[in-house]
Amino acid sequence: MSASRTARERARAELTREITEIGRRQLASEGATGLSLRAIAREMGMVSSAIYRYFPSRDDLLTALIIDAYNAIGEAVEQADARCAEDDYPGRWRAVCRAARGWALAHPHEYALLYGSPVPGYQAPQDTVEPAIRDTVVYGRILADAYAGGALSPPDGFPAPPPSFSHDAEAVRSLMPGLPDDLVARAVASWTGLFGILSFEIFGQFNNVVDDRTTLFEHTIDTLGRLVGLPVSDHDLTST
Amino acid sequence: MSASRTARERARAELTREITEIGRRQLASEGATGLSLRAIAREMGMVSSAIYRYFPSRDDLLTALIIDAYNAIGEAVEQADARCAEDDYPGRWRAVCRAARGWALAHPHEYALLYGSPVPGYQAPQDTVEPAIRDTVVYGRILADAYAGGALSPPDGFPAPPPSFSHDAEAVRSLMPGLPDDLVARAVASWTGLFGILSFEIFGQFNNVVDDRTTLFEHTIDTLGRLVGLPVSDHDLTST
DNA sequence: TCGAAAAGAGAGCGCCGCTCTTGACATCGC
DNA sequence: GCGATGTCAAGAGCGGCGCTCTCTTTTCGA
Repeated sequence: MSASRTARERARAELTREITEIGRRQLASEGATGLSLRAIAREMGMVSSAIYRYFPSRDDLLTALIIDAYNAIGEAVEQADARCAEDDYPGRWRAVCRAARGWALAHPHEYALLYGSPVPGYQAPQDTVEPAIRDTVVYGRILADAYAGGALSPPDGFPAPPPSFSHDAEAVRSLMPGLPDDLVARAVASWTGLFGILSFEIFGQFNNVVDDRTTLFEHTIDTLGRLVGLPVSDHDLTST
Repeated sequence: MSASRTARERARAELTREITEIGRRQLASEGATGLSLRAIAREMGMVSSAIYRYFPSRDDLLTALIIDAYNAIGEAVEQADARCAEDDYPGRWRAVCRAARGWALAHPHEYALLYGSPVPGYQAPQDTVEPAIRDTVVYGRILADAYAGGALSPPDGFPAPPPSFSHDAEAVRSLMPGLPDDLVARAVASWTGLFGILSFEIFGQFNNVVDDRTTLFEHTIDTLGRLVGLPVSDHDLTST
């Protein structure tokens, strides 16, 4: 009978959910190296070997948590973008950056798992690629919308990318249709710059150097947004 | 006698050196989590407890290796800078960026230790701060020299930092004396942007997306250098 | 030369990931 | 209704880890 079969399957799904839940808590409090299948089993009142019925190895559990984390930051970014007026391109960019930072500050260990050192010996399976680019997809859509709306006016005086960049530009352009190579290159610089300053903050590189990290972050993302041609926002002072 | 005393002390220094040497090899091949005192002892033909005569804990060995790594990338950057004509500011910037990337590509696990996820439970002692900023010091000197030489002409159209940034700007300015707040902010954006793109490359974020990472890197550092006002170099095409 | 300090050796504690086997129990075909 | 089949928790155990404690040996300075 499907009823009784689903009874078992539901029990299995519930236990799987509980394992990932406890794993996520361990991850948040101890970091990736503190993730222990034995500790999870202990907390669940199971014997350690029973866990392996649900996750064949520690890496498999880690993969599940990584996918969850990618989806979490992706969703945070998507929702922040969705709350903005569609034609407020600089506002959308700022909202995305702030959402990413907010999530990272709230979940530093998960951020480290996604954008920090790769777990040694761990090879990300194919299932992770789609969740992994959810945030980047949002970013690309903002730029594509802004470009289509004629709202991108990149500052003069920057070098153009060499012709050899055109191949990779074509690949990246699938995320931001329509943008010329020059803007694709600037978009990559902005995006990686965002994660650069974010990683510096999360990973402690600003310790004893920068105190008011919010001010620095806000100004930096405005600068990076301006680099790709987003207009200066109302709240900014104009430059020299 | 100092001769006989140094006999034992030399043995101690030699063993300490050998431990860090093997540790560095483990680090390079396995990453930080693969660093095992027992394995080091095994390779040295010692019993594992004897290692603790030289490093009281695994974290202390890790600290030594981190300091070594900071010094290694710092030295690579310093030497690259020293090979340039002093007044070739964009050349020095590019040399520094390339040296950092070259070192990171050659020592990805060590790079991860410095600029990736912090080792959980590990607190960097005070001894690490001076080696940790060797590369940043070089960067600051280039900008200070360029500014003093009147060679910085930052592009127009970027927002100015808010007044609340001035306090942190003062602290950062100790690395690049003379620069106004606006340029200090751009300098931070450039520097964090450099490590942003570097981390994306080293940590695999470009996998299956960007093939020709050298081209992208070269163009990005030119863009970031331009952002702080370094002149466009000869090899670059001029922009629109 | 002798006593103190330093260093190595060994056993052991409590963790860890992971494997293999065993017995209890539900499910399904006959 | 009842065996055959599949699923699962439990237990024991393997090798590895960081680290500690004790005991012996070596070294070195007064």
